[in-house]
Amino acid sequence: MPITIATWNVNSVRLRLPGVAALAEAHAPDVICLQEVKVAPELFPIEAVKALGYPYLRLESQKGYNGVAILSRLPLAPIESRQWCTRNDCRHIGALLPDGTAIHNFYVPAGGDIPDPDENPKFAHKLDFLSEMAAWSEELGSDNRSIVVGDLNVAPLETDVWSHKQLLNVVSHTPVEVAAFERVVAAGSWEDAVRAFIPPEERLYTWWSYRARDWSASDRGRRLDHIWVSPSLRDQLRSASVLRSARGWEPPSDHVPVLASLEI
DNA sequence: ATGGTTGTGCGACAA
Repeated sequence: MPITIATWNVNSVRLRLPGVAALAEAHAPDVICLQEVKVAPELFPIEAVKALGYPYLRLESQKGYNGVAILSRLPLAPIESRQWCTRNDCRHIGALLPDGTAIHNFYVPAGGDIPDPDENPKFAHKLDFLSEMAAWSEELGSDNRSIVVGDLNVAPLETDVWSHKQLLNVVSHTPVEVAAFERVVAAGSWEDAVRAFIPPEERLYTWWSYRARDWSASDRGRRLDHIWVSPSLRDQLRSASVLRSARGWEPPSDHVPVLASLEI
């Protein structure tokens, strides 16, 4: 059965409902994973997403900050949430598809402005979170079918940022973060579903700052949003894409949806 | 170097 999975940091699900509808209409993903839903769980627009054709929901959210959700056309079985960095800050949610494939949706801490864990506790939290993801990936093992998606807040490749040199000391592309990110990838033998179709030589971004006068003209983007699959799903991948045009939707998120299709 | 914008929710704080 072919299945399409989308991941999108919406920066408020309530403001981005028209965008979620546009995504559903244009690409008909079977599963939509959202980050930064920024809403108290009781205020999540459940009926609106049901009306878009997504009757199954897994939600881990709180008022104001963070929050992740999985919307699905297919039934979802819950995967027990665990604690990350001894906090309950709604950065991960998991679900099982009917065939047993696990989907894990992450919102990795952004890390603040100063790329020094001693000076900046937010950066320390980000590195700790990535370390825990590596340990978790190891525990998960590689003989099950798993998919990791989300806003991982790291742009690992030189072509994942508009200027490798100018971003070497900017949080999201520092060598220490990229190394931590690569340890997660190695621990789970994760396959980068997007780079499997869009060659690493090609520049590719999923986020453009709100602060640019003209995001498209300056095009100073970063690839912060990712879809990974376990080795057992590598040969099942069929396509992947980044919905750059969504950055122009009104009102825009600063992130755009990333999609992957596979045969499960 | 600095400042630029958006979101939550109504004051900062996070990104």
